[in-house]
Amino acid sequence: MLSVKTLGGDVSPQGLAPRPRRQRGLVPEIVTALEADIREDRLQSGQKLPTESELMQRFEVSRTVVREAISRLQASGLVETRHGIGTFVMAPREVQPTFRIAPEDFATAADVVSLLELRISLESEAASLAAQRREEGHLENMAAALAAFEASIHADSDAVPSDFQFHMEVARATGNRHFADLMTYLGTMIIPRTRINTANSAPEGRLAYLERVHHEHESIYHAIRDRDAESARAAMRTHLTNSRERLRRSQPSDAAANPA
Amino acid sequence: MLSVKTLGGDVSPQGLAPRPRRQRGLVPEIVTALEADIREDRLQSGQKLPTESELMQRFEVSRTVVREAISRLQASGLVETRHGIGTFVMAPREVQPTFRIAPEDFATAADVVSLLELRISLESEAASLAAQRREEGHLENMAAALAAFEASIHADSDAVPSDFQFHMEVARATGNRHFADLMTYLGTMIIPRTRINTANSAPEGRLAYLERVHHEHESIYHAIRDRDAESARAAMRTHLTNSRERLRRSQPSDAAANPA
DNA sequence: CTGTCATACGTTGTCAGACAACTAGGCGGA
DNA sequence: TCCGCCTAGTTGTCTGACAACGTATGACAG
Repeated sequence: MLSVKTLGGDVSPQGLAPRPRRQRGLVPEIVTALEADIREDRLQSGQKLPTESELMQRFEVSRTVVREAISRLQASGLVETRHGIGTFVMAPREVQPTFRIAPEDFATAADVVSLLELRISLESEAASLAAQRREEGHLENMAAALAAFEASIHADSDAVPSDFQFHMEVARATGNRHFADLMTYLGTMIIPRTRINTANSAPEGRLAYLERVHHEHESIYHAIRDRDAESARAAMRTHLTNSRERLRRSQPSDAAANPA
Repeated sequence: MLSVKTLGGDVSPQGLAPRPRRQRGLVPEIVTALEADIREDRLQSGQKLPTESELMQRFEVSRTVVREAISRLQASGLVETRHGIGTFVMAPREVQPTFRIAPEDFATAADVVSLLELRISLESEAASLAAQRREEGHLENMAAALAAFEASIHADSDAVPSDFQFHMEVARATGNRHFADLMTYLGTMIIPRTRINTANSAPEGRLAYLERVHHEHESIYHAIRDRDAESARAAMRTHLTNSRERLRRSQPSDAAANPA
């Protein structure tokens, strides 16, 4: 009765010398142990892991702890429990690879240039496809985004959202989900940060800069409206290349110094 | 003693009329409820959620269930428990958005065409950049991939890996991590599936088809080697467009019917 | 001997109560 | 005023019990 109970305590009554480490509690230990068993294939996929009673004996803990540990493995998706049967190792849920851009990739101006190159690649093609496939609805949305952008220029409010919205609409007009998906992703990553750069790094002054951007947007819009694929591609490339060059000029050759 | 105990049972003794649904057990219900509380800001970030005793009363369950529910919220990273203090809502860990392509997106030939359009967009630009920036090491790797591809043509073995390796090396030669990252991702998604299509859908026969692909690869390689950006871009576009057209011909106009 | 059905058993799900371990805050003494 | 102790509140773990669920074993009928 009093044997194992003080496992987490300081002294065990008759020199039982329980497990040395009692750092984070008992549950995490068992979770770690079982995770290792699974990862290192001592418990293979589909296999039934020991019953709760067996685990109690093996780890010398109460059923409470065992159950809590298993509960966490369930939450992690590593195992699945079936009432009255047992707990089973799940198929190592297909490592769903994803494409991610780490926040660190915005540290230097050179990083942002890299991303702009990616956007040039994507969006110039997207503009071309959009010119071939756009429907009326797309055009209307683009026009709305352009209007909102122009409004926020003179209202001195934030122009980034409508800017992004325009690019987003071009991606949607391709009719190809993947372009829109990638843009959505890039947008969520980029938008929160651009807000700083654009305002500062424009040597020509905010107003002139935004008006030029607006003009470039209109060129893209007109080409798409006229179903002129090559012009649309060229206009989008020009638009983004301008941004890239502005960035390059603003911080010529640091990059390696990691100024941020 | 017998009041709530048969909550999961069939009949409650004296018409207690317990919660009607007993679908998934009690724990998931509480987890769901608390998740909703957090997501809808009834429990704000950093705030302490009710003690286990209070939750027992609120949900009319035992402490076991409450603890198990909280345990899962911990595993999900939604809350953090501090011994002796309480459980607190964690800062909504910055939703790390990712770009993903669902496996369902390979169902129809039209889906694969969509992906090829994305590749055209990416890789034609990548080829152009690679031509401008490639170093000797890149060229060597590309040459190696080409040799491996040619070898597997005549050995009648699987040519897909060296095919992908060539494209991958072009992406690396851009010097822009993001191109390589995206290609890596696309590769892991596409490769396992293409193995089927390529062999079948080639009307000209396997050998002729692979040799043509090899020839196209060589064109790309030569342009990159000669630092001819525009030729590289065009060669890559031709290469991928050919694949796309082959696919389109193989299944002309279904797509909308969603045949899968 | 074989097929079908009911019961027993093992396993997980939930309940209840108790004590240990930890932290914060109050209270008293220096 | 400041330091230290002590207490109350909360989470962590233990114990024992019963309910719910599925499987497997055994009995019984053919």
